[in-house]
Amino acid sequence: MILSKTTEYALSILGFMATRNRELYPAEYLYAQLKIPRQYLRRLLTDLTKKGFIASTRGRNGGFVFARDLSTINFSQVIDAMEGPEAMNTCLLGFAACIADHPCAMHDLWLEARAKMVETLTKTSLADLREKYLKDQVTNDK
Amino acid sequence: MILSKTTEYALSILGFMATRNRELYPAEYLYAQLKIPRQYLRRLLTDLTKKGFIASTRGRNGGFVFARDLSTINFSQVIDAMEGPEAMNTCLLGFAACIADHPCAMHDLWLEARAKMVETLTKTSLADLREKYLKDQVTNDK
DNA sequence: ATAATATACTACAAAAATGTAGCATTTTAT
DNA sequence: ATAAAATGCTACATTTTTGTAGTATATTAT
Repeated sequence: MILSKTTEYALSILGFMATRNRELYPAEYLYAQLKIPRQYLRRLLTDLTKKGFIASTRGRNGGFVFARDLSTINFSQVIDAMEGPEAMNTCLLGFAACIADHPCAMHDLWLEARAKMVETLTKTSLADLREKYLKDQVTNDK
Repeated sequence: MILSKTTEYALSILGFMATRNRELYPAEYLYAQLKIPRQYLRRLLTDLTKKGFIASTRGRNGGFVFARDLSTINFSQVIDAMEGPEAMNTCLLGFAACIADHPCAMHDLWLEARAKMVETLTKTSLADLREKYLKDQVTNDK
């Protein structure tokens, strides 16, 4: 499972915005591009605004823009914001077998495996994503 | 999020059974030990039986035993069986930004990060878990 | 001013995951 | 034979996640 649909949506939205060249992204435009259910998308955009990743302007010519530099937003931050910071921190074997006894045997291995994934997600910013995307595009168009 | 509660339960059950010295594990005993909701636990045990990890015997003196050698059951197999084989294989940025265009820029990084985790989960069997558990126990008791 | 085009909010609906209850069936000790 | 102790099964209940509808509010072009 790894990520909830909601978190995937959030990453999809931010990832899309980060790799295009618009200033402003109205919800309706994102809907047309991403096909995330319309009202759900709007709610997520409001959430992402409240969480400080993007900023909104209302009224005609309104829409969403990034609230801070792409280089300051990494994937772990987005995941933590959407799923809660504890989501990536539970023991693989759960409570019982782990806590009841002594730290579960799998704990170390699991921590290590997960740590590597989290590290990659932490060190990669939306700016990195954009850079990679643009480079790939040049290569493909050639 | 990473794993559903159901999958955590399954790993908890099998991990617990793998690290103790009983032959036979009746549901009621596992309930007492693991505190997984009683009826849900029973259902999971039936599922795990149908999926071939454990075998059941009914009637008095019945219960559950491993259906195959501990060394032939790894964590990936259990996760795949519980969540479906595709669960660990979706693109981080989801469909739209990824497929609509060209393979999404994040894809490679994501694949790599996840692959490491899956590798660890694949190469670790319940026999490894048991071994580690027993070793830790000796150390702790000293 | 007003209409058009945005986001914000609230309440509800549907689907999926998790949890519960109760009875049926099987086996074995007595 | 019968009671006890176990799994198997089905149907329902609750909770969480995901999705929908409609109205309120803000901004700007005309």
